[in-house]
Amino acid sequence: MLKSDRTRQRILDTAAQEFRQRGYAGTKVNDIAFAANMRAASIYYYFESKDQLFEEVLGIGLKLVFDAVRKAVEAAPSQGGHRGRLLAGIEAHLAMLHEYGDYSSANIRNFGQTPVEIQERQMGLRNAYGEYWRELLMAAQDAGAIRQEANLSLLRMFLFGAMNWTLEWVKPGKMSAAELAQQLCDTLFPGE
Amino acid sequence: MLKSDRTRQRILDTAAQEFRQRGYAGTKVNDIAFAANMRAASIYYYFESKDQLFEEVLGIGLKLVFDAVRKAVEAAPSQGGHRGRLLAGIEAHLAMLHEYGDYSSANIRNFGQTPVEIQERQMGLRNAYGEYWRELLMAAQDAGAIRQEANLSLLRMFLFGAMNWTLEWVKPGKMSAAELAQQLCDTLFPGE
DNA sequence: AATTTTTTCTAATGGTAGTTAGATTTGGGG
DNA sequence: CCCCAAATCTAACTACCATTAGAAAAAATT
Repeated sequence: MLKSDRTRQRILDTAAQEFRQRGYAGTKVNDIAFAANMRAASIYYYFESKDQLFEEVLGIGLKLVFDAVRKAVEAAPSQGGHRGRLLAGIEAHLAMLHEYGDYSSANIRNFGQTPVEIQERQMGLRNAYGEYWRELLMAAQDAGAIRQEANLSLLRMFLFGAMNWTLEWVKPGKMSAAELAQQLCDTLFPGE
Repeated sequence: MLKSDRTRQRILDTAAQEFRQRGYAGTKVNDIAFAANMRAASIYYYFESKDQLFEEVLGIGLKLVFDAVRKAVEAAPSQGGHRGRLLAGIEAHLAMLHEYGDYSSANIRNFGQTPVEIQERQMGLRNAYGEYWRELLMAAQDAGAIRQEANLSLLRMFLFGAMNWTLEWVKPGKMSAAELAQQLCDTLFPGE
């Protein structure tokens, strides 16, 4: 890996961390630079602007969580059935927020107050992610793992809410993503 | 109501709206002043600082939602039982976020990235609010409206997540707080 | 070792932002 | 109508912020 690639990655990593903690507007380029052991002006050697850096962090965050969920669901043991697949997806989503870097959590925490033009450029992937979960839930409902009368559109959003809000209250190290996922699954999909 | 009280109220109302939309760091004093039809410097006739204005908005938001939930629960018809009380509380919480001004939603959206000293000063009331819900859920569980094996601490946080995250996806006017509450209650407390 | 390229820095630009001081305008009271 | 108090404004202060241009340092190449 070239030195410039390593430096770029370091800037992205520290930017993700700062954006997750302080928010887009609350994070100054100087904050990122300081955490990355360089001067603010150096950031512009690698990134066009603060907006571009931010957009890249959000994009990576969304891609990472989508990839992780897909892989986990595909790898779920078949004897776990649809509920097992749901559990795997929930656990992967939570792990990406709490255990694997700051990109996905920075995305979740910041998207609501992101400049509209940046939001628009990631609606495609966001919608695809939502669609992925919709299909997961539909298959589970068809298989009887979710009550027939449940409104899946709302259930999906309530699920996102319950998962994403964990960023606001789960203390680092207190509960694993696996434990949280199990409990959330038991809460939303009691049965088995 | 004195003129100065009316003006102060107008500043608070517009500040709540701006803080809800743009976040604390993303909102400039000039944004608030512009929306309140005055100059930025005039704000300082009524408020010590931007921080003090922000803290007051958050405080009002927390108090309003707590008061609303308490009143709704107390007013819930007794034939609805514990589940009815839960439903009333959920509906009141959601109504405060979506239908009655911007204070509570500004609080919810901003608290995660609020200066620590401001956060600390409202932990007392926040904890009391959490405790109130804990008791509501315990009573419901004792009465059999919630499964005995459910972990109420986690259930309470998942409930907060599902409720609060509605700020990120519910379009204004699309669903009423009552409908959302009913669906959320059916999702988390199926039974009846 | 010298030269070239890459990376990082310094200094500066142009503008923004929170806040203060005093002036001005508006409103209320006598 | 005059005077005073309250409310709002203008101008300025002090500091901050994103970004650029060119210099300097570091690294790579010849």
